[in-house]
Amino acid sequence: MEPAHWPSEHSDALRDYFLKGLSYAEIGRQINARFGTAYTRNAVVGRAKRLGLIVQLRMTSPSIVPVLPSGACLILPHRPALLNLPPKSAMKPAAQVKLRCVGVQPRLVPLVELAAEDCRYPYGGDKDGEEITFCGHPSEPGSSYCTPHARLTRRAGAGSARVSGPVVLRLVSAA
DNA sequence: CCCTGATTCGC
DNA sequence: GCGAATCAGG
Repeated sequence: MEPAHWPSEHSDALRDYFLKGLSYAEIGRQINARFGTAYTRNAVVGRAKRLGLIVQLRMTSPSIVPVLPSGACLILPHRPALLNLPPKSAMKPAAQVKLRCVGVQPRLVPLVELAAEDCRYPYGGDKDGEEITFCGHPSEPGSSYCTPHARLTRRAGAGSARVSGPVVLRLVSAA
């Protein structure tokens, strides 16, 4: 691999998503989908930390607290506006998982024709201003996605190690 | 069971 | 510096 370091684009995307409040796993999926990379959430969190985005509270010894000696620090001169980061785990939506191959034939239903029970897995969203269409397959009850897409959003590689299992090939004696 | 965040450790 | 492995919590 040529770049052992993250391209600025990736880091920028990472920052954007991070500041946007997406979870690490989602950030990873977003970046992977957009750039065709394969970052894991570990990679994302690791990069984010090294990048300086993650601010960890330093738990110092209970006795020696670096806090100001006297109670001088009571009045805050000014409130640093609200550059606020909403608590990371406070939000969840807005995270559309990009698409990749899933082995299904999307009906590519336009938004206007999308039924309530149709799978809302977006197609064409990562391209350009092209109309976004959707998978349109019957989605599972309680989910916005059909079975294959719902699974795709969770774990891509899970199916890899899924070879041995319930399905056992039966050898049929050929005449 | 699934998911997530966060740290550690080897490369 | 990178990311997988690992730990820990929901």
